[in-house]
Amino acid sequence: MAVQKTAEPRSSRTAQAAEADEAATGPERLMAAELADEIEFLTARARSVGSGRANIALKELDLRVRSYSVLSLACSDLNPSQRELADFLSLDPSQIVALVDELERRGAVTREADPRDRRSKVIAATPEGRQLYKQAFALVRTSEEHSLGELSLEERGQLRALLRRIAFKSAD
Amino acid sequence: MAVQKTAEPRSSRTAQAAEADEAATGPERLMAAELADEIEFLTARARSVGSGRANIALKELDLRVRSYSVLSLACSDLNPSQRELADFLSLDPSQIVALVDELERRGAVTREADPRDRRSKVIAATPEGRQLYKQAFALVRTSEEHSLGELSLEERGQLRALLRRIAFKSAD
DNA sequence: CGTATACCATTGATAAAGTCAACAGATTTT
DNA sequence: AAAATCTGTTGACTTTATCAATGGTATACG
Repeated sequence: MAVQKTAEPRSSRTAQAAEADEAATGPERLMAAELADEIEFLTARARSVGSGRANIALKELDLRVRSYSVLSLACSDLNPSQRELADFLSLDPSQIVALVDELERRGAVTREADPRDRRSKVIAATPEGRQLYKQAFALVRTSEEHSLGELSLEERGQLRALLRRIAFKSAD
Repeated sequence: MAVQKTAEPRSSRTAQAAEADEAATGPERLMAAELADEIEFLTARARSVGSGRANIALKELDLRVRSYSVLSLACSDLNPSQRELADFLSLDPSQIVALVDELERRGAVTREADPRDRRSKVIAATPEGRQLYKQAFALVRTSEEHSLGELSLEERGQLRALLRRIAFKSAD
């Protein structure tokens, strides 16, 4: 269950030597290991390759998956507060501060005082932010398509439903 | 698609105020957002809560998910090299060095020279390492059970199969 | 053969992400 | 109104991630 790396592994796989020796040294010989059956390991690896690809794709907009997520929620017309963003994205509030700082500096989002609770600040997207999100979404879309390419629409629906249940378990 | 945090969010959710105002301020109000439908976001969040819990559980053995993963593969009798570990776990080779260093220092694994290729080193578990893995596996098991609790065995099978396909796409 | 090229483990530098404690201002509780 | 709690923020500090460079091996190939 490790799998944290977020960028593309620079694997090469030139070596087809030592393959006819006694065990097929395939690229993923270790899939036979017990670990490869653990759902949480597979989840970790899936997200690693996925967000790795997405980060590369987003680089041309000078965004990362994290800032994209914040921007996306800011564009959602749900008027999220920073605390809500932190909870939803499983990030520390202080990390949200940095992310919003940068998006705000770029003119993509604004911090607006919440009339109901002057402690909290709701994050809203500017027109420029929405325009940026549009482009970013397209890139992420393509990247995701690349990652999920083999899955049918139905399978994607299944996967989404299953993941939602483990990603948003109410109390525990 | 952010969701990197690996430890337990210290959420509180006392506030049931402002709920009868105009929008139900539920814990996960933002699930209505577009982002919440993205499989890669859900994957990221699922792994975040999962590995967060697992890390807490493993703390009593002074292990983390990363070192557990290495230990697990070392116990697999597949004699993985460090390079294979890096590829499989999506970690940089230099990170593997550090992980193996620590496990070796604890006497859980050993680096053995590969007779076929003296560049690479095969990681093998010691008896103590296997003993440690046994305990760790039990902890991870419980933790995972906690995370996947709502899913039936059949659903877990589906999820595993789907994840495997996106986690191990051959070439791209 | 011998030399160029690629590979593995390792080190070290640097950037990014995660964790935690503390604080000011605002709100809720009692 | 005092105590307790919450929100965003800052700052310190640890862990991960990324990347370049190196010494010892191995492979390719002329």
